[in-house]
Amino acid sequence: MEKQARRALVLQHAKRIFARKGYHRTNVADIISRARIARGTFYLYFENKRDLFEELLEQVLRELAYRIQRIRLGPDEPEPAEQLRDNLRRVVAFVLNERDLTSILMSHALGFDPELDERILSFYDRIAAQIQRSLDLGINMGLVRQCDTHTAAYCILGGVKETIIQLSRQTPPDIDGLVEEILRFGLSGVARPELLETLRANAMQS
Amino acid sequence: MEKQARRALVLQHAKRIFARKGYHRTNVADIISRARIARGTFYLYFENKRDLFEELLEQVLRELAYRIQRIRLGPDEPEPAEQLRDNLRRVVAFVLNERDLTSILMSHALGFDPELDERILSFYDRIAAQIQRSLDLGINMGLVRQCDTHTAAYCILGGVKETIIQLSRQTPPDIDGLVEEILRFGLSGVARPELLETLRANAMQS
Amino acid sequence: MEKQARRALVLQHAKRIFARKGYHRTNVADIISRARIARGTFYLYFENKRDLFEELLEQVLRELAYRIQRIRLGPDEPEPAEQLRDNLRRVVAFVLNERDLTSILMSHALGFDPELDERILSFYDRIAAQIQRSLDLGINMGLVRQCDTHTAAYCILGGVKETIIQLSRQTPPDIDGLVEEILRFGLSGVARPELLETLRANAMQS
Amino acid sequence: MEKQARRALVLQHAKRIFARKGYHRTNVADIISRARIARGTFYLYFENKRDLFEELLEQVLRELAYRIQRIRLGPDEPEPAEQLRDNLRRVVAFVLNERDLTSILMSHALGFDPELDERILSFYDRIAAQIQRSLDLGINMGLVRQCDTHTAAYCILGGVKETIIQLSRQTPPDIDGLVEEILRFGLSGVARPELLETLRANAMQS
DNA sequence: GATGAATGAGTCTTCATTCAT
DNA sequence: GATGAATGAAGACTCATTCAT
Repeated sequence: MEKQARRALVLQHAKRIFARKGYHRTNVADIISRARIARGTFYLYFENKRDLFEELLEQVLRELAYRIQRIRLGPDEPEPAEQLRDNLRRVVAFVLNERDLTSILMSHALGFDPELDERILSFYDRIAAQIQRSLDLGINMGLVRQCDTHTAAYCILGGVKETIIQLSRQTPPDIDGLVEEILRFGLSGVARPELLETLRANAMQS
Repeated sequence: MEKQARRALVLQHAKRIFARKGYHRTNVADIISRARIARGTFYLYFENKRDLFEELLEQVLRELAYRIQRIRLGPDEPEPAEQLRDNLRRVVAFVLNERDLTSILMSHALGFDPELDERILSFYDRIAAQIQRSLDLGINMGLVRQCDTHTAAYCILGGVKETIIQLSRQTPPDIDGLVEEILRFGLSGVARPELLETLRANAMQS
Repeated sequence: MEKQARRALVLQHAKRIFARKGYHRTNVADIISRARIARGTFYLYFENKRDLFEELLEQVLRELAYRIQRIRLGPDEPEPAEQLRDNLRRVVAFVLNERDLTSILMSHALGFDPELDERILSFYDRIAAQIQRSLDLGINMGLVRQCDTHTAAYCILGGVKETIIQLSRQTPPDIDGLVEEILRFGLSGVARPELLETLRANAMQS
Repeated sequence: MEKQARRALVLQHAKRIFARKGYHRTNVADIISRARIARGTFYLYFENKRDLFEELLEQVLRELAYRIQRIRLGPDEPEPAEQLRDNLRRVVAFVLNERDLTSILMSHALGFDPELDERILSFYDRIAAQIQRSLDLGINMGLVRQCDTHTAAYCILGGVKETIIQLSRQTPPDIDGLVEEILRFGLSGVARPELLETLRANAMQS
């Protein structure tokens, strides 16, 4: 497994450099000098520079997908809201632990080429679909209000993505508090509950 | 003004190509062949390739900023919620009209280099700050519930950004309906109002 | 036509270097330093190194084919043997004038890759077919003895090719004499005519 | 002798691959994967890639030289023409048995580098010299007509080489017949014997 | 102003060979 | 003897930018 270890080492270094400089401004020379391997050795472990980049991208997508679990119903399962909270906590923890991977996904992967774009967009689509299913379920259970769950799902996804971007810029002091705030925002929005009726009525008129 | 017209033409073509292929996969050759100008002429109008790209980026940021206006209070001003709705409508309309510019911002600008990244992030920061100010104002006016307006602002920003990404992929049939859904999501979240109390109580315990 | 002239210049230099060192031992660096052009300029005129090589190869094949004309019959045409002699003279003159091109064909082109091999072999096949047609014609006219014209054609081709190889190594003093000797060899072989009957009889028995 | 056997195995595989792809398009990786030996093992048996190639080349030259024997005179020896026939038969048989070796010599060896070129050309020179000696002898014995035996020797050599090239492309149905045709061509050329006088007379005039 | 030929630094990738195990 | 991971020199090609016309 010595081989795998060395390969992993190269991935570590490349991850860091890609995160800081992006794909195009990163040379193979940068990577091999950091990893202290010879040029040929690089191509022993990876087909080419792009291959290495893709592997890192796959890694983030896989790790994120793994941390976002669908809402499970059942007598022994935690409350849905609790499961949501756990998902969010796991994602936030991952982002804080793997800032470089996160940065690769959020800053450097989109717009790379049509193939990778497709992979990333369909990843987000899967997440959104999962959120939407949960919302639909919530409506059936009487937990979620009637709404366009498709739109709501992408709004939630967007909120989480934006939060991740901010997290990768700086660590907030109170992470649990942040998670609570996001959940509360998603659940009840920003309006004072008492006024919601009024607002809705106004919207009807316009 | 012949010169300005020709310059604008090049910008038009470049916009389209950058949107489709991104900065690095777009050659100066691509641009000049589309714009039907000579190689040297390109450098008569633009400092260099990056300069042209920056100009397009500035253009989107400027246009977007122009469409997002701060909430004004006063006897002759529309309701705050109405002003929000107008902002969102203007942004959505712009995105649909300028898909290429939007794509440049959303897919190809971030991760370009530290300087541009900074410009984009601070643009979003300004938007978020504006949202946050509006929320603070709302709290003072008794329209918005007590919450961490900083976090809420970024959630709202994220939701809008995600919506924009989805809009640039395909045009939805009912744009006004979409705007309403987003507003409603931001104002009242997804939970059934009747249950909010319960949820809040649970959250306190954990 | 300045452009064509410069291109031709590069071809000249490349021709010389390829002839001396072959394709693989010749770098683009060799060519551009001889031609005193920049690296990029090279790729302005040629797709790539191979492209340039192919062009030179096409050039030899074309020039040779042009110098080998089919035997024409008619009252105003020279004797067939005279036409043969003219073909051979033209080929020999070309080889002596274009030693480098000849060397490229004879020493460096075969075995390059399946595609070029095919082009060269089919060139020789066409020449052989032309010789064979002439021989068949000669039989009909009573000038050529009954024989397997296919085999004879390739023997003649081989003799000429070998002669070309030797010519490209060193110039013989008496070129016309050489041409005569080759013709005589092709026409009457090496055996003393008086003995041919005997030899043929012997062959029958074995 | 285990070592010699393994070495021979590598040579076998390399022969095949060199014949198909030539020296430059053949990697050491190709050879060792076919021969199922490790990379380092290759260099245990051969100095380097070129060394292996040279060895195969030497092999084909040696085998061919061995099959081309000089014309022996004497009461117990076969007729000279018979000895010629035997030489040709042996060469043809070898070529058909060792297509790969033949292909290496005919397609991939010339133009390799000055040293190998010299070795190959001097091999052919030796063959040509041997033919020329036989022709000179034949003139003395009254079997061969007066001619420039140097030129004739290279014509004969060329005819045989071309035949070999064609043989390596496809096996003809009647090999003995082919050998006879080549011999007859070399001995009596293509012209009808009755006309030779006339032709010669015409040539004198021009 | 407009042109486009020329430039050359920059980069990826290949592959024969070595050497520690 | 055998292995195969590691090496790094070598080489092809790209492309943003310049500048003489």
